[in-house]
Amino acid sequence: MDDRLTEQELVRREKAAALKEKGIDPFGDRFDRTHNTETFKAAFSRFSKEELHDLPNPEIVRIAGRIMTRRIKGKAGFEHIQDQYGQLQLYIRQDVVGDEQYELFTSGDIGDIVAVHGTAMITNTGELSLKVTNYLHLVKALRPLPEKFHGLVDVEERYRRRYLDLIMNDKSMATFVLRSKIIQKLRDHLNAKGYLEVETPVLHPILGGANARPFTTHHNTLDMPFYLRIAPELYLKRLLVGGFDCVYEIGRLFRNEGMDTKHNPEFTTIELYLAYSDLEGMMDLCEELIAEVAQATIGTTTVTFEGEEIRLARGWKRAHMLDLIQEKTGIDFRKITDFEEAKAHALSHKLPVEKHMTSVGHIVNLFFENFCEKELIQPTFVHGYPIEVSPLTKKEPGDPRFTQRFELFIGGREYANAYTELNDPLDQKERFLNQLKEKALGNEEANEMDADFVEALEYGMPPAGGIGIGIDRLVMLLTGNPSIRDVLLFPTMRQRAK
RNA sequence: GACCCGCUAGCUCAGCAGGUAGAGCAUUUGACUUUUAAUCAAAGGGUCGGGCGUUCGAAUCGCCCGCGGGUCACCA
Repeated sequence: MDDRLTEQELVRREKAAALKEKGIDPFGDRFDRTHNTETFKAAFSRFSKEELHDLPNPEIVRIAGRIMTRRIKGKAGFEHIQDQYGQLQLYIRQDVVGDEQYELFTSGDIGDIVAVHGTAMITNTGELSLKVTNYLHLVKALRPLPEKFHGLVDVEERYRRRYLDLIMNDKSMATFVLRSKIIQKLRDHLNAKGYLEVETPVLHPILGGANARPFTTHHNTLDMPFYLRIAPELYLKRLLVGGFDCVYEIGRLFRNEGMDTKHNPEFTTIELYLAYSDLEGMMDLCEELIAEVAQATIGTTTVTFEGEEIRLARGWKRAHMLDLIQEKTGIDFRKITDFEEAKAHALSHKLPVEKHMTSVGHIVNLFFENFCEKELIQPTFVHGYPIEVSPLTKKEPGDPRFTQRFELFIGGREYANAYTELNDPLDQKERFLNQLKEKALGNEEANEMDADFVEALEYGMPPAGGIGIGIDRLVMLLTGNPSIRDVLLFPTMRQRAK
């Protein structure tokens, strides 16, 4: 802690001490409000200035909030207080509240939290305000707020001290309120369809469910290592074996990868499974879910993101990966079965072929990621993923080189990943063995063998569709924020030097 | 991890052919009973991100370090 106080901090500490001497707790207690700034405006904005002035029995309302601006003009003054919903102007007159309370008003500071009683009024400039009859101090702010006009601009400070960002930038507050509502609507929608929300372990003894580098930790009593989960998939599927019909989990995943405007080491997804469904079922559910959440939260299914108008209304494009690659490069991978031929195409397109890429499917995936993803602006389900990169997905019935998997792309970014779930334990075991081979060849993101999961499948998992949707990215899209850090309340930051 | 940019008062920013550090808001004091980026008058407030170097002299030039942002790479 910095123990050198600025002049302003000293003054505020002295003011706190002075309050205490008067018998007022500088960090006060409960105050029962009748209104917040929003309900106050809803209740009184229908009246004219004259009507409010002439009300025979004006309602005494009780409101609390943080002082954001002050204009003291001798024996009367104004200030705006703010709560989560907005601001409200207070009009305080010495001849109404009395000398003691007027002194509380004039000696208060921007940033303090106050509580008032009063009646609605409209000022000469037409602003619905509160004429204060009782002015109470609630909480002293020992530090000054950022400047009122520009607010808090410094990006680092906005992330490290998000509370100041929320106080000063109403756009930031709006983003996080919307984030909560988006998640709430996801829940509402699924709950209404009969899905059950479940919680599965965050500490995983075995790496699986996705391809990613993990965080590792250690449990002292068990004296064993754990991974922070990179995906909840294998646990949720065990629940399908157990008889759950449709489940979902909203929660944090952890991946020890790079950070940028689209990636944070911890991020939030919703993952859900529906027994007796398949990939088609997941496509229908996905577009229904996102279109309806958009409509319910931002009131439209058309959004502008990074200069592109994106239409989320249902009826999204569905495309086979091989067709997209052929469109962009002219190469028809349906006809290529020889790895060396595929590799030669990759090299002539300057694609980096890594050691663990040992079959055509790896090259197909490489082509798709490098030439197709960025072009998919309108919502597009891309299906036909190679089996090599889809170790948990059921094969295409007609062509075992590919799987019943899709990813959803919007604005050139992945938003969701879905499968017809692999429920054949013998096939699953083989896939795990292939993953182990890749791991041996240097693919750090390969799955580990999860024998316990295979055993669960041996008891029989119903045919099922499953999907995971990146919630942070969905929030970015619906709130128009191009950086993931602007939709995370407390984005991961390096510890600041003392 | 690489490259580019930034870091000056509580906040927002000037100052950078090197010559004792500035403004606005905020703070303090005074005036003001419908103001709203209130106004008017006066005052206080800084190890210029940290360190080393060049120099008679560094916020300014050089090197190293820290933190952040952007782009790229890996990934969702």
